[in-house]
Amino acid sequence: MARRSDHSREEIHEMALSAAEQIVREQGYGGLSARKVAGAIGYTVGTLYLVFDNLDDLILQVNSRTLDRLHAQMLQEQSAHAPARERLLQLGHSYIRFANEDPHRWGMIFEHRFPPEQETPAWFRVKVERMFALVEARLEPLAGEHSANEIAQAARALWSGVHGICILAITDRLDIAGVSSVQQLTQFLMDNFLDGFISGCN
Amino acid sequence: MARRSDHSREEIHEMALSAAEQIVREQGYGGLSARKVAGAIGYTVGTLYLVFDNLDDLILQVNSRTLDRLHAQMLQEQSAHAPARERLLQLGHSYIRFANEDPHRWGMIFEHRFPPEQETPAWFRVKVERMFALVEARLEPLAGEHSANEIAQAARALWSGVHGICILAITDRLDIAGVSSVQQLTQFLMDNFLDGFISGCN
DNA sequence: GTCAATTAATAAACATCGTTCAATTTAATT
DNA sequence: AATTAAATTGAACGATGTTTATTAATTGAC
Repeated sequence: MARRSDHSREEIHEMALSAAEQIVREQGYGGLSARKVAGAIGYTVGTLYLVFDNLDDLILQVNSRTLDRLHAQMLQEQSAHAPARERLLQLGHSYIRFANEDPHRWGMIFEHRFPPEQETPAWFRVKVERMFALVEARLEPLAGEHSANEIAQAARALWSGVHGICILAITDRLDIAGVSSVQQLTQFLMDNFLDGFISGCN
Repeated sequence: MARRSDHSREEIHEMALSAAEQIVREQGYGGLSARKVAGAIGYTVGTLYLVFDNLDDLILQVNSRTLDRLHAQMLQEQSAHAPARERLLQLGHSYIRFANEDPHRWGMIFEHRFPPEQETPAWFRVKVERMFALVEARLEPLAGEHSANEIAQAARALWSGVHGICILAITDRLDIAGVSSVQQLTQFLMDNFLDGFISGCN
C-alpha cells in the first residue's frame, strides 16, 4: 500500500469534512464547492472522489455531524431536575440557540435536497426522529390521559412549529430581530399549545 | 425602435416568467437555468438579460407571483359566513393545499436566498406580511381581551407553526404521508394552540 | 426609395461548477 | 533493482451565470 502523503484515507475524509464545515459556516451552502474543499486540505478535486461518492455524499455527512452536534447540545443543556414543562422550553431554546450560532451549517440540513428519485436515507430519518423523541419524552409526563399516539402527534406538531419560527426568522421572513425575540415567540407558541394540549379545562 | 420578432419587451418578460414557472413546477428550483428559460421561449440567454437584471431578479419575480396566487387562493377559499375559528382552519388548509399542489413553486419562495449583503426587498416583506394579516383578521374576533400586540404575535407563532409542518412534511422530514395527515397535524396544532390562546380557563 | 441611425438579438467568450479518467508519481513487494 | 500496486494529479467534459462585440432588422429622414 503505497501512499504519497502522510494522510490515510480516513484522515483525508476527516480533513475534508472539517474543511467543508468551515466553508459552510463562513460562506453558506451556496459557497461550498468541491475545489474549495480540496484546496483547503491541500489536495485536488480528484482525491475527494476517492473518499466520497460525490458532493451530495459529502454534504450528507456534514449534515449528519450537524444533527449529532445539535442533538448533543439539546441533551446537554437540559437541567436534569427541572420540571418537564421547563425542560421542554429549554429544548426549544437550545434549538434556536444552535441555529443562531451557526445558521449556515444548521440551514444546510434543510436546504440540501436529495437527488431526485433517491429517497431520504434511513439513517437520516433516524437522526431526525431522535429529536422528536427528545420532545416526546418531556411531553409524556405532561400529557395526562393523552394516548401515546397523541403524544407523538403533539411532539411533531409542536416541534414543527418551533422549527417554522426558527427558519422563518433566520431567513428573514418574519420581521422580528434578535435572538431574544425569536425565543420569546417560541415560548409564546409553546405556552399556548401546551395550555391547550394539557387541556386544563376538559 | 427596431424589433426583430413579434414580441415586445413586456411580452418576452411575461413569456420568460411563465416558462420559468413551468420549469420550476416540473424540475424544481435546482432545475431552473437561464439557458433553459431562454430555450423554452425561443430566445438565447443574452435576451433574458435585456429584460431581467440577472437570474435572482427573475426568481424573485416568479416568487412574487407565487405569493400573489397563494394569497388569492387563501382569500378565495374562505367561506364568508363561517365562524372565525373555522375560517382560521380553512386558511391553514388552503396553505397546505397550495403547497401540495405545486410544491416546487411554493418551495422556491423559501429555498431562494437573497445575495449576501443584499437585504430582503421591502415589497417582498409586504407580501409575507399580507399573509400574516389574513391570520390576524381571523384571530381577532377570537382573542377576547388579548392586546393587539398579542394577536400579532399569535398570528406569527401560529402561522410559523403551520409553515413548519408544511415544509417538513413536503421535504420529507416528518415521517407522515399524504396530504390528509398533514392537514390533520395542522388542525391538531391549531386546535391546541387556539384552546390555549383563547384560554378557556383564565 | 435609399440611406443612416437605432435597437433587437445573437453567438462567443469567461470563469466556475461537478465529475471522470488516463497518466504519473510514489511506496511496497519480490 | 525490478516489478507491482496504490495514491494523486491534471486535464478534460458539459453545464452553469454573466458580459460583450457583432450582426441583423426596423425605423425615420431625406
